[in-house]
Order: sequence, then C-alpha cells, then structure tokens
Amino acid sequence: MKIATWNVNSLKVRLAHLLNWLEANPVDVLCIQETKLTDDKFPVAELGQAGYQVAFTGQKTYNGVAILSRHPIEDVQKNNPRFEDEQQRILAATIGGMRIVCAYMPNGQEIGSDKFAYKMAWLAALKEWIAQEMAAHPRLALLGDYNIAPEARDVHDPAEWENHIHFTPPEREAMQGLMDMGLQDAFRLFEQPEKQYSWWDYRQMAFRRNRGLRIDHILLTKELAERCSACHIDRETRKWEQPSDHAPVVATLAD
DNA sequence: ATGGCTGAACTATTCAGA
Repeated sequence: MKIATWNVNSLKVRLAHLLNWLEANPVDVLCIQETKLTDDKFPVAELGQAGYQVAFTGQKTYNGVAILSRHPIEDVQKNNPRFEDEQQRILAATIGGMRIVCAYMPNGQEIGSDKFAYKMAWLAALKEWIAQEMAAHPRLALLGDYNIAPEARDVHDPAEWENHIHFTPPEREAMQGLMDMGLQDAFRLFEQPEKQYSWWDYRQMAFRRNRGLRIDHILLTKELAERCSACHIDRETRKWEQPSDHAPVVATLAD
C-alpha cells in the first residue's frame, strides 16, 4: 500500500502532470492540495479513467483539497468539525481500514499578521480534532502541505529563514505538538540523503540551486509507522515543464 | 530590505502563495 501527498498548485493547470505522475506512480491513495477548483469543475471523469475514485472539497481561486484512491472511499468528512472555516483545507476519509486526513495548512504570511493568528488557531484546532480521530482510528495518516519546516535540516539555509514564516518557533512547536500525541514523521523513520526538500520557490532558480524547504509531510500513528517500510520525496516532477512548486511525498506501508 | 515567479481574478493589475 502506497500513500502520497502533493500540493499541485492548481489542478486545472496541473491535471496532465497529475495523470502522468499517477501512471508512473500508481499509488493507492494520493492527497492533493491547492486544487483551486469549485466542486463542479473537479475532473472526476479523467481521474476515474485513470483508475481513481475521488473525494474533494474546493472553492474558487484558493485552497481546495482532494483524496484520490484506487480503493473504496468511505466516511468522508469535510473540514474540522471543531473549527469554523470558510476555507476548504481539510478532507478526511476511511480507506482500507485507515483514516486518511488530507490537509492544506495555512501559509501564515508573517509573525504578527492576522494570517499568522489564523494559522496558529487553525493548528490548535487541528490538534484537538486529530486527537479525537486518533482515539477512534488507531491507523491514521495525516498527509499534506503543512507549511512548516520542522527542523533546521529541513531548511536550505536555517540562518536566512530564522523567524521567517514556515520556520518560526510557534509553528515548529505546533508541529511538535502533533508529534507529541504519537504521530511520527514517515520521512524521518529512515536514513535519508542530506538536503531533501519538498518545495522550492519559483524565483531565483531556487530548484536548480536546491534552495528549498521540507514542508510537505506524512505523519503516521504508531500502528502505521510500524508498518511503514519506505518514504521518499519525488523531486523529478519539479523538473517538468511548468511544474508545481511542490514535489510529491510517498510512503510505503505493509498491508 | 527588496524583488524575484506563478496562478487566478471583471485581461491589467492586484492578491496570495511560500
């Protein structure tokens, strides 16, 4: 069983990339973020053709998340029931006995801004809700664009990023709070090469210079972490023509 | 410190992302 997450940065623009990637990487479950599509425009037929059932919740211009699956999707939940939010950032579903939570966590802009306050409130409410979900579902995976680089080794230049959004102490503490509940970072269960990132700015040739951040993550409960045999970031997509600024993260789980 | 890319929106310039 392979599960994955990818911020596609507009599903309209990236549909061909998504289909190409799924053909080469026929994962069982893929969580996508930033679809930027209202539900009436979601490409249900194209993804069905590719062998995927879908659940989605979107809005115009911003946000929007979806779960693609080769197996039946059950008990779909849109948004965090503990957090009133017009922005479509969370979708949860049960697939193959696992609770899959797809999340597009807020950007936060900068410390002190309204958006930062929103991000921190959103993360606090997420923790409360995930605690409840974990109690009900021992096999839970929280996949998505966290917009948080948890450690210095997840940032190309930690000094440059000190106190910048994605790497501020409160954000990192919020992510640690999720780990403290027993969730484990699938990527760090294994020895990894150095300087592995999942996002690179479009500007200043950041990808070619590998000036990136690791902000897309797959967190697993103990039961799933014990069954996880591999996790990697597929940076190849970032080399494609007109790419998403994020790369997919893939985890392999024993049945 | 700034601006640099990209996508989406009442197609031209602004907002938002990270």
